[in-house]
Amino acid sequence: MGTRQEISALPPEADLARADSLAREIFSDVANKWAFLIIEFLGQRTMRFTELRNEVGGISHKMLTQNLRMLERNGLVERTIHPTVPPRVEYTLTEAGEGLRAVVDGMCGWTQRYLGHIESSRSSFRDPAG
Amino acid sequence: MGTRQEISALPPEADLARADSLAREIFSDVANKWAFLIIEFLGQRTMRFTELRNEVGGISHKMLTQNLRMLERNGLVERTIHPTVPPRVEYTLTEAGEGLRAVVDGMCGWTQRYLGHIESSRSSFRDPAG
DNA sequence: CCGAATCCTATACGATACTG
DNA sequence: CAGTATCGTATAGGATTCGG
Repeated sequence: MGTRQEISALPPEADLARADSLAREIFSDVANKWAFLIIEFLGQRTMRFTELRNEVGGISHKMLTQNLRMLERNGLVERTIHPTVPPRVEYTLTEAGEGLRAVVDGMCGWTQRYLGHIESSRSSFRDPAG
Repeated sequence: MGTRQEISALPPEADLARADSLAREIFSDVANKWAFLIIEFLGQRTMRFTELRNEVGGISHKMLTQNLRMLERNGLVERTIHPTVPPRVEYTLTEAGEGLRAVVDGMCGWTQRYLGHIESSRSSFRDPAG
């Protein structure tokens, strides 16, 4: 009992409330800036490494590699190696990755909608510490 | 021209594609583990500092303070100080914060739905580096 | 072209101690 | 109780170099 496979009547967010350790681990992995940007851009189409790097912009070679490995490990991204010279490696979202993409899209929409609010909140904010 | 206030016919995610620097900055601030967890739990109800710390779990005093300041600066969280002894400080989501909460809820749902997929992908994953 | 390894710096983060 | 400051360590992250 208490396994992931149980069918639960609780709302999705209750899982975090129950301090589910795997769910939290996934949050830690996936809820970060680079992962979100990668998911967002890969959602547009399959891309090669360098192409993706250019699209995301501002990400180092190393960070892109690390994040792609992490996303691959979690089954959100699939890596296809074409054994040509020079090698051609393509990255695609899996079904799970597409599901996350919907979430990221939601965040993009949210950002758009509240951009003005956030901007004005920032300019009027005074840190209590001074 | 080119300001935030323009009405755009493009889909929300196109903003990131245009490398909008403010939108990216917001992504960097908000798309992180602690911010998401805080938003998620604060969405359930208004809470005091220590109460929230217990709910989130595993977050240090310092990190909670830092993230709450950041969320306040961006107008996602409102801080109310009751001038009593000892001080009572309550945190609540703003309307923008509630909007983001919907996104985080979406991610909780996604996590639930793909937990099994992720778990099995993890166990079969072999790092190409060995 | 893609990726691993190395080196180095900046920041994240935790622990602790102090203030109103 | 809530917050700040300071210190120490760990990890994130960039630049570069080498290899398949």
